Amino acid sequence: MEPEIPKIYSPETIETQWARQWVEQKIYRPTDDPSRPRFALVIPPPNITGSLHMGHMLEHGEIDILMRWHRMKGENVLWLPGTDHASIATQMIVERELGREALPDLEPGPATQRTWQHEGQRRRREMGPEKFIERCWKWKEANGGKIREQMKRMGASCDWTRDRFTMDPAYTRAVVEVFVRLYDEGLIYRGKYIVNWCPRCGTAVSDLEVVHEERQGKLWYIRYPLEKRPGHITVATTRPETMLGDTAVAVNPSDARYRELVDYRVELPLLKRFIPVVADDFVDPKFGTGAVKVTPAHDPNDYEIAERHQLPRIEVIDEEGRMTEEAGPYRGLDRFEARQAVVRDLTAQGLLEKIEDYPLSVGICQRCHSIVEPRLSTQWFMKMQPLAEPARRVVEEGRIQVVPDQYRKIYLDWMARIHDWCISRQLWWGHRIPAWYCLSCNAVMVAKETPHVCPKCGSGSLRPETDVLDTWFSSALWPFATLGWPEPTPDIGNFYPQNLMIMGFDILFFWGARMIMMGMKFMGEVPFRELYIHALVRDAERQKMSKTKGNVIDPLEVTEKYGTDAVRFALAISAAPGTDIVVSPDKFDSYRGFANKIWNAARFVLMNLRKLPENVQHQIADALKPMPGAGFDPAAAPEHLALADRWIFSRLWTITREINEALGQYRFHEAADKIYHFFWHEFCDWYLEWVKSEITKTGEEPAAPATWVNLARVFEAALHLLHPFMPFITEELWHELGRHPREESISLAPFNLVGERVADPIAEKQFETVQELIVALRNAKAELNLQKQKPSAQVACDDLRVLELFRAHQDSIHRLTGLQATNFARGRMTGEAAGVHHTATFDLRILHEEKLDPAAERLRLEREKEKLEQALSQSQKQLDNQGFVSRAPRDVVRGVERRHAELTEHLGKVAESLERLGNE
RNA sequence: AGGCCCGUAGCUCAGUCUGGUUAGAGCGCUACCUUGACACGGUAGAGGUCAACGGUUCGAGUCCGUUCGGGCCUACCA
Repeated sequence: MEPEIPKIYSPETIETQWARQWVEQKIYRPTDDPSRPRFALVIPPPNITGSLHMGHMLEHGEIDILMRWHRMKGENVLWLPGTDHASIATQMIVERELGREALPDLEPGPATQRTWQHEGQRRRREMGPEKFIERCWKWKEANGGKIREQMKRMGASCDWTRDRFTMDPAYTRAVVEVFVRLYDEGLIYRGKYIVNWCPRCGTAVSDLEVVHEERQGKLWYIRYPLEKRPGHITVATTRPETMLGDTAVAVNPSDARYRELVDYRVELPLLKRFIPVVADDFVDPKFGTGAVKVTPAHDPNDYEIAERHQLPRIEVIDEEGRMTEEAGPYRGLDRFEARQAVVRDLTAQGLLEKIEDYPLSVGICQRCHSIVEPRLSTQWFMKMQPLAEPARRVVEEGRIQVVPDQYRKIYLDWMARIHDWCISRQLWWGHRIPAWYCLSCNAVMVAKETPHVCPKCGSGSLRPETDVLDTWFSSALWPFATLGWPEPTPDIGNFYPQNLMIMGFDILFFWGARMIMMGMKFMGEVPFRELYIHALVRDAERQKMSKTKGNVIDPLEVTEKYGTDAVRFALAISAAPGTDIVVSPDKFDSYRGFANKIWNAARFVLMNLRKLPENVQHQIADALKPMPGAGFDPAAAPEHLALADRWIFSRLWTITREINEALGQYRFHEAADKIYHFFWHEFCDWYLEWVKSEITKTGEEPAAPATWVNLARVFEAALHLLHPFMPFITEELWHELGRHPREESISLAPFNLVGERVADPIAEKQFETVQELIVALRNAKAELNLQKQKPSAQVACDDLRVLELFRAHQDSIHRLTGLQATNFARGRMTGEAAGVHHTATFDLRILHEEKLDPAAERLRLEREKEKLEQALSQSQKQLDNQGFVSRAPRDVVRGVERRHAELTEHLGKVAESLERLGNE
């Protein structure tokens, strides 16, 4: 901070400086101290294709809050960072870039994106795998570190010396190891099955990569003529073009309408093939016509029917979504053109019975939004049941805690219904599947090292597999592969399992579930003990943020504008578990205001501190310096504590406890709210205002050092509590306030600075009573419109101890209310009733020139009386209720009784005043 | 088709798990205060049948059920 402290906090310079220093000094490496409990978390690795978005900002913000909190609690903390190669996403981006280089003059836009993609795909095939993969690496070097740099700027307290990438050589060894072991155990197999095929991407994708979308479709009713006899069976279909691959018509065996046709044949229109009618339980007699066309090569259900009835499988759609030779006259047509042609021809032949509107859910490729084609294809699969069972059990038994709890059930449901996972992709960028094929005997070899001869026939001509693995295969190993597995590294012993994993719900099955499976399989232990599912970030219209919708708030832009601390705080205070987060510039702005508030509180303290004689400043610094790790205990030196000190320490103690509790349960919003409220509305509004006159005293009679020490202690403690949420401003002010050397960091200091014996309910109660008086006086003054003046007042109170309390603090009361003098009297307020205000404990009146309108006064008191009567009748009702008195907990009953007594007292006074007013 | 979540102030949301005195916050609004930390501020206010109905309970925003409205996820019925 410069000698001239600016009035308005500007984060830019401060944030960039500290961000750089934290990384350079490597202060976020875990220690070697074995006595400390450790807290480890590996980052959900962002894709190298990405740049930071609000979701990352929230995720990293939440993680960082927890990491800093645990570190400050003295734990040995590891936050391991890294990135994911994102096989399919990266390949698409690099293709698009190739396309853009080839066609640089197009206007950017969605259509152009598609053109570039298409052109890029073509150019990729021209280049061949080797050159293309080289290109991907280049792209990774240039862009893959973007998020890392952004994270550093955001102050993420990662151990950057342990940064990992899913295609690091060591990581790749882990991937191969896992693949080979699973294959050897029969948990990975290769086979020809129906898979989700994206004709645009040219690869198989897993069930999870297919998103379902409701679309308005049609149900076409098609007549299949019976063989050698008149009549027909009508089938209903949403995809008429697939009829070209039909190999049967299926009906339910119990369906009387069709019973006699089972095992007969029908003629497949257009192709004039004859296909059998089979009976299968799968068919629902109530749907459509009760007869289903069976297309084994292009529908997973039909595939199963075909298995049961040994039907042939005819592929009529190829890998690019075009009709094959088998489609006869339709060969070469795109699948949707073929649909139109088929419908047209059926209509012409009078075989189309009717068309109905029918809403259907279509499978869309998660990456490119093309309609996915179920297609028969030879792929690699992972058997899920044996792997899923232990992974399901550890969650069910609570060895992994899922937070919030609602996600536990969703996880368990999903795990119970899990299907085998198609892990091979017809892509080039990724981990190549470690398999080879013998060209002479077709044997399949899976091995860690490249084989040179076929073990079966001894042939030396082997062809390596070209498919790569689904990205999520390698991510599933993240919790242990990042620690050096399969080598027996010390990190594995130290940091597996991790304490916590944080992720969004959207990747719970893609990633979370699979990490648990692989962890159990290869480490024999859960990968993490808790799994916290964070919220989704939405915009002001509750829309999910996405680039295609164009509603993204760029974190870099807003952090530049409002400061990282403000954005982090805004996200944290909005992050109630299990609910989505709506962000808007307004929110960031208001927490920028909070940063500014903190800044100005510090400015106030520092400006006055520096006016003190050097020796006093040193005295204060010395009192603060040996800040004991165990916490400061004001009860040890009560003689130095005024009422306000005791109150603020007690409050500090309370919120420290509450924040610890909230963070322990991932209730970020609660923790943030507590510190916000404490700092602004208790520390600034009351405590600073209270001690203001003391510490602004200059010249011969400066404030007692004790006042300063207490103030500095509370401020420092508040900075510590704030630090996990707002790392930058707290680091800066901590150095200024405590004169800490530059190389030290608040992030390595204790979180909790108050000791155990600080809760002081008596002080809290007394201070609250004084606050009550101050608010009442301000209120009365405001009602009379006397804000600009400094009138005097009268206060009357029955309770001698309260009265003494008021008298003892009358200077502060005057300053905080803007009153000149107050007459404090024992008893009740007598005499003229106009302008008298009552509470249960005291009466007050502002002295002023103007004559009050008795009618208005009566109205005021009558309204008050009415409110009191209402409240009183309610408490009366409760106390009259035998059930309540006998069954409610004693302190609740006592509370109502106390309130009832207060109301009675208050009401009595108001009624009395009203009466006197009537007599005037 | 099944499951989950949400409905609280003009707006955005806490509070519901664990029922208990007077339901909170931010933004916005009104009045006053340009007071030597901060006008990105302060003080004092206005604003709520807690979606509706029923139940459990001495007591329900909170627990249970039903309905209405909104959102999301999972699913192989052509």
